[in-house]
Amino acid sequence: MTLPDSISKILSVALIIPEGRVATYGQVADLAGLPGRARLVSKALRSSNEEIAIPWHRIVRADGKIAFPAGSEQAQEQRQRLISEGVGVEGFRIRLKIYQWQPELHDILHRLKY
DNA sequence: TTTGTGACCGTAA
DNA sequence: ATTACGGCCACAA
Repeated sequence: MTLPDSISKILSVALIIPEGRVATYGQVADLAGLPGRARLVSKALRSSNEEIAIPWHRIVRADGKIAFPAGSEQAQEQRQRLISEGVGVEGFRIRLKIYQWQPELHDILHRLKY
């Protein structure tokens, strides 16, 4: 189980988060088969950011807040991207009860191949 | 080899 | 609602 392998699993999950929904770092890690590895998700997003378009803005912290420091350039952009695709953002917090992605079993089985 | 640093998380005050 | 703490782990210095 090499690291790049874990990274690719994480990215493949991130890739299928639907527009207008969000997922938490921990949730993505779980779906990638890496429970407890939330920090690896941020690592994956950071190290991959070139190439394919990964919807990094749809990943937020477990408490619904945008992970970047409030007021930072990145936080602003993430906030704007979420708003422009219909996600309600209050300050820098998203209501997970409303916008969190609830993947169906077939979503995972059909779109993920690992 | 040890230490510090993250786009984190669950629990408990 | 916010803070603190321990747990987590790859990576760079």
